[in-house]
Amino acid sequence: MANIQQVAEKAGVSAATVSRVLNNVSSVSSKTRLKVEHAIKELNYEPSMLGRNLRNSESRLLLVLIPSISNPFYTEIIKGIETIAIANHYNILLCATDSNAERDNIYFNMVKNKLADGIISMDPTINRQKLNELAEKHPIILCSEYEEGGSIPYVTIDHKLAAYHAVKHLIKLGNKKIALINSDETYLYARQRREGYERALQEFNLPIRKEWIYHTEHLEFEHGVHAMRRLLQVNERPTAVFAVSDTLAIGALKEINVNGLHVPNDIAVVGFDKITFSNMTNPTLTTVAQPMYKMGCTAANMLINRIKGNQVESIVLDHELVIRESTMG
Amino acid sequence: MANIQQVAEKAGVSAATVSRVLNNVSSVSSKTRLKVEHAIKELNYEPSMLGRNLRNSESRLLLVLIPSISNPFYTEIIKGIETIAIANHYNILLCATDSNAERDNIYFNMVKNKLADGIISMDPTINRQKLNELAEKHPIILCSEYEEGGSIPYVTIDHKLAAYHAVKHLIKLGNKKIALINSDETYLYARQRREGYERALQEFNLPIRKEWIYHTEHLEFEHGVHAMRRLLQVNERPTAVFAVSDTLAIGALKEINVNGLHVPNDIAVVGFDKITFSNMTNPTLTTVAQPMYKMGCTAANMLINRIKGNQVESIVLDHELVIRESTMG
DNA sequence: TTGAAAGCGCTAACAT
DNA sequence: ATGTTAGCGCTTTCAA
Repeated sequence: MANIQQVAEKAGVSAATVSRVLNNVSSVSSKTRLKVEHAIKELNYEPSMLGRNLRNSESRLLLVLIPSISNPFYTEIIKGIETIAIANHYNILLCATDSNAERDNIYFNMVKNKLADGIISMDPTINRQKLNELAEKHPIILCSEYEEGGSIPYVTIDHKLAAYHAVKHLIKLGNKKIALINSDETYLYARQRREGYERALQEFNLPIRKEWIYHTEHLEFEHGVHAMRRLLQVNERPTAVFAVSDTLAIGALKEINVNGLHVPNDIAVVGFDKITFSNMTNPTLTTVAQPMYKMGCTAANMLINRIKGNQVESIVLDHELVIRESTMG
Repeated sequence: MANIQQVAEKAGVSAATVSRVLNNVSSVSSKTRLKVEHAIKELNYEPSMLGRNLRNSESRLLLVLIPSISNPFYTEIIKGIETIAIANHYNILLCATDSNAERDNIYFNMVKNKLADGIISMDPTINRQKLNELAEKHPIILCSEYEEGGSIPYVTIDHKLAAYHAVKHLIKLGNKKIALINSDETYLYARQRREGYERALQEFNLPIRKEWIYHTEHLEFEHGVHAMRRLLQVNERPTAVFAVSDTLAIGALKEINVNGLHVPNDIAVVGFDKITFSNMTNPTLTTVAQPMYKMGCTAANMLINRIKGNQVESIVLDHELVIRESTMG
């Protein structure tokens, strides 16, 4: 693979001139430009990013941290990030941390090492303290997950309000016994969604009963099945369930079905996230949609701004309740 | 961020010695090593990959090309790739081409540019000619998708045999009218799976009827729904369906359900891929499992070998038929 | 065992 | 408008 020097020699100019042609910068006579372009073609030359990046001390690589690539929730967000990144001549490095602190370290080091210019983190299990330390010296944006009162800029939705809307929808349909399948409340979003659930119940003077609130350790399907199994054993069976993730909701759907009950006639179900599979279920799932693509775009724009040295403000985006068969069969 | 020179000064040694300590190479007296290590800690020094990579003319980045991140089929493969990559001090750059030729170009250029050391491609829609050209000068491995008689090493399963096993399973259950929901036969795997389907039918003297073979343009759920709708309108309704992807099969499941028919009593269904959601459906889906994690590991090992300059051979891995409720309710 | 020096490929400041 | 020069941070000869 030819280098800039060889192109320069072939074109009979200096390396600096070749560089100027490559970067369309300042003054190059059209005659010289032609010579250089010809030499580039001739030698099949491609500039080395390695040299360029070292010189400019940037990598034009953005790190995107997700807990696991198997979670479909992140798909659209990533598309958004990617679109904005590529438009700004950045590439993204998708990193599944699998909630593994060692992995985190590898990726943090990439930033310190100049192998990446910044981070968008969507991992709620990430080491907060290390992230905060890193954020003092390097551009970092939180997406979807964030820290209350933290100093790292974030983009998110109003989880409390979104949960409130979901539960209010169930109430409006006449449900009075509404269960909550929540995840681990060490996560901020889980706490906020419970608050929204409770706010809706209180507003309509409905009881908040402990037996109707179930916490799962993880968001996988099986945990939804298990949660629903328990809820069906409660003395006064709930007539509706709000699950804080679609995968949990789909698990609940399955378990209700297995028990010979009908959704939504016996039990209505609402999920959260509007993952692709949420309209492949039978019945299709009512769910809360986060503007994922937009969230990704926003996060990427914020990060790129940060890299440029600008100050950026956190942003809260709107959500949307998508009503489908699992509540309005 | 400190550089190697500053560490050297602080430790009272040369940059060369610091480099030796960093790379655990050749001879450094333990006394000097201690001094250097102390200085590194003191300055919070992290070596710049940019400098190192330029010098070594490698990036230790592996490109992984997939058609779209939203396809759950790739999840486990990627995990396998990632595991092997990290163990060998490589990072992976996950690239969704969205079957967009411009994207392909960006990624091809990264390799030419030395921003990546090699490519694992899982994109069946990729530009074959350009890929072949690139493969002459750079390490490339095909994973799952490959080219018959091509020169690029690949890892895959025997699609024909796998389809044969799936259909034979349906036949053994007593089905005589077996439909095929296939994807676009421009893809090699689609042609091979049809061949397997036909081989099984022939072996048991069952008719291969055109009306029972439906081709979809894409693999999404909706296309499965549509395909099944058509198959249900055929005069002699099939009693079993083999779909070449789980998403298509799940679509078929849904449509059968909507028409008040029962799976598997009225129609048995087999999918392909064993995606996570294939056991969240109702009934759970019988499907062909590819050893995805292993496939990813294998591909990564092959690529790394290639980068080292070794010759590598293509590999065909075993598949497995996972029997669930959609055929054995 | 260690240091000096060269150079990976590129760009930017300065000079002409 | 173009060339010269220096240097980004690192590793690797070669010499001591």
